[in-house]
Amino acid sequence: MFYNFKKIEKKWQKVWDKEAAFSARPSPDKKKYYLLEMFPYPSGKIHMGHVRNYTIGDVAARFKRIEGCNVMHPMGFDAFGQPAENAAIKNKTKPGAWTRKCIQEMETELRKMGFSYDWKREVSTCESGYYKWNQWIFLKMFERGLAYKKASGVNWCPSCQTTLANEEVIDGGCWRCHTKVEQKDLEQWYLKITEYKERLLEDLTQLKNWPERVLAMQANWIGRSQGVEIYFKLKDSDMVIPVFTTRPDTIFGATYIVLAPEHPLVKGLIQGKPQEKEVLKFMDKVSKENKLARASANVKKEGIFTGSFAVNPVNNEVISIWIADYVLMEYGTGAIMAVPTHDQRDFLFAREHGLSMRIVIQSTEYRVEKPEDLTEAYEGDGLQVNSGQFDGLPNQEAKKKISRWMEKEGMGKIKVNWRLRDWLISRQRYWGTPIPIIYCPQCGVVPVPYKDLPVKLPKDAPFTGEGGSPLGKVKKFLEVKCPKCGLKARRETDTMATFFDSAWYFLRFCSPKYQEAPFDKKEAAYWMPVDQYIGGIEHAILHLLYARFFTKFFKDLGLVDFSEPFNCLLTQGMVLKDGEVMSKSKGNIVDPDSMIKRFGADTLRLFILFAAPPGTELEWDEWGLVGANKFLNRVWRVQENLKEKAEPALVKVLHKTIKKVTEDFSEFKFNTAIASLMELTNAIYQSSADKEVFSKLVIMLSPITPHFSEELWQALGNKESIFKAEWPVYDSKMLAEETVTIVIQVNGKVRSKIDVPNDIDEAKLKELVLADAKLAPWIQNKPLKNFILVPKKLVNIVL
RNA sequence: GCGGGGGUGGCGGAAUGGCAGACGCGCAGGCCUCAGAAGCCUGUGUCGCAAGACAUGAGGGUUCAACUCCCUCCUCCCGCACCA
Repeated sequence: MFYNFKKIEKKWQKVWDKEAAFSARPSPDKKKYYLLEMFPYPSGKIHMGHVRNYTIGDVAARFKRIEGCNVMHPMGFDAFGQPAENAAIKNKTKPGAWTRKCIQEMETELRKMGFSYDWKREVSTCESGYYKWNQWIFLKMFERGLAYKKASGVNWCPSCQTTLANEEVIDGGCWRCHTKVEQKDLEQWYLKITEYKERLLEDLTQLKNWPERVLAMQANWIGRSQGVEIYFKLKDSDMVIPVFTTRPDTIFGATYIVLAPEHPLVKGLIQGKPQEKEVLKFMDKVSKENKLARASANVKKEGIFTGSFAVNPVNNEVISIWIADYVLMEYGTGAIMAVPTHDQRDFLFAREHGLSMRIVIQSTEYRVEKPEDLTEAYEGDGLQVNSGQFDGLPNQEAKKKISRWMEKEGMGKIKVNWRLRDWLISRQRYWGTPIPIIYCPQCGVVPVPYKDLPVKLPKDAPFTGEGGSPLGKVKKFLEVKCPKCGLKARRETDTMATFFDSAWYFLRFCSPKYQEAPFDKKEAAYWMPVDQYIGGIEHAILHLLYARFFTKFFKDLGLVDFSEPFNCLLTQGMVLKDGEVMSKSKGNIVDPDSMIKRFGADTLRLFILFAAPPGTELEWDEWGLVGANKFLNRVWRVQENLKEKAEPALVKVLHKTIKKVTEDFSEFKFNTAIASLMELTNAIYQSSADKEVFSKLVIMLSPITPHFSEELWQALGNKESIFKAEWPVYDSKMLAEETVTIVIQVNGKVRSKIDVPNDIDEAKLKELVLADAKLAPWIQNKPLKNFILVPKKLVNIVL
């Protein structure tokens, strides 16, 4: 007998839909539980990654619901973005029409998986009812100086014809199309995320239930480093060059200074010097170099002497000033003090150019007398030498003392440097939220008044893929009266990066139709923060950092009273096939829809949870799917053979299973939960289940295989949905065994096992163990040295 | 280089100081069957006829007892990276 998954799945999906079975509203007497999975970009088809992500989430949602929580489990679409525009160019359609069609198709596929979403809360970021609030948030930020426009060198993707945030540049390429990113000088809109850098870093410690690696990646990205900004005066002028260092303990070993080629002081330094021409040539050469090539480590460090000299403030030594490509303008002050003996980069550069070196830190393990004896820089800890009054101190201690001393003497300033840059959000594309700004010849940059929101995207824009943003070609959109003075003005034609949209969608789900603000404060106060967030590791930096930033901003606006949006985070592993990530380009995609057709959604859900724990990679295995299906059919057949009363031994197994499954579900250990449900099923096959045992098995399966379980539940004579049933509770009395098996080891090796009464006392047990005939050859007549007893488990006889 | 996570049968994986390999896939054998890519049952780490020995990337240590804790090393994956 096979169960008819096609019929069953369709039937229950219809019922749940009709009854809006999973819609959630605040309730005072139940514990709220907000479960969220990262919403998808509506490409039109779901892939296995979605299936895995949403299955994990759905099982958790259904489990929490049946455990008695008030669960909110919404779904929506991250619907703005470039693919829609590319499709429009290619297929001569409109991005809006294309996107809405994709959303519909995708929704159909999600419904086929039986996910228990509250579809009444569905949001789509491309609808003006949503992006109006993007504009509202932008204006609030603009008012507070957190959204600003500036001209600077930006990352430019020549293929997508748009700018990219730092976070969107992966290995020097565009995150979307992998095209090599170029540098371009443009005036662009930024969000001042750096204003929140301290809080973004500090609050990471609050996130106890986030994976270690995500926390590490975020901390790394924010990149706080503590050090000193040291002022180097020029030898023959009052000009000062500030440098940043995290190693003030090595200042006495600084034997030259290096500036980035783009450093603004360079021109003044070389003016009139014999080196001027050469240096200019070098600067020109470096500026033409690809940033990626320049950044790739271990390339030869090229540089040139400027002809100028500076003075080391701690010892008044006159040192030469260089420029070199290994110093970056973007970090610190764009200038460094070089300590070749204690920094490998400086060491290589100094050797290349014959610059002098001085050892200022001696390892306590070995001594190097002369810098010429060094084969590489010594970057470890040790004792200060050649460092004036600091000689003999451990360098870590000297670091603090020198910092304070320099600050007191006015030679420098203790400073913290950050890696995090402001977030570039403007995109020269059509399919995104219009930035609500007007440029007036008289008033300058004028924000669109709140009452005029939303600034709607014009429906008909030309999509050619050439000649800049399509919005710039729509007169009706472009030409506008200045809201301040009424003069003819021009709208901003850039749109917002889509990461803006997803930085707060979890709040919109709390009140998706709310008209007064991005979200209803009261609803958000009830549902937020998200109790469990689930999504891919690829969002570890971008999306999660932006969402944290927005939440803190909302807190500052007084809209929420928490500062972190996601309490627990689960990053699910990738789905692989033949050891490689499933991807279109590799041609190793398995289409979920075809699997649903062959095996049913329940089988697919079961397999994907059973094959690996949620956090690790999952190797696709069609045989595994067959096995999952086999198991369900095995459970299905149990109903044909129910007894009046189950054997006590089976009831015991049931209670053990309840305990294990309940614990495993709470910890997202679905693979082992399923294993124990399989064991219970095997035990049923060894004897026979009664209605009670079988009902409980079916309930425990219901979060994983909802349609299948609902059908069996009904067949058992229940009128109400299985999701209104009660989660089984185990009886700890049932777990207690009358006899236990004691493993007997001799010198740590298992030699025998005996069954003894559960409540046996120690002396009696010892007597029984030592009388065990099987042990005789091992014990012989050797004296007993030790007798280790682990109650109810094991003894170890040490001879 | 820095940071994070791994390495266990033919395969996915289980066990976080106490019987290594639960559960499943695959494979082998049996039963049932006109038939089986169905179902049910049994077996399945390696060597060995067996007793037993060996076995969780390698080596060392702590312990009565180590996949689990500590040290050294190898190796794979991911993130950041000339960040001063």
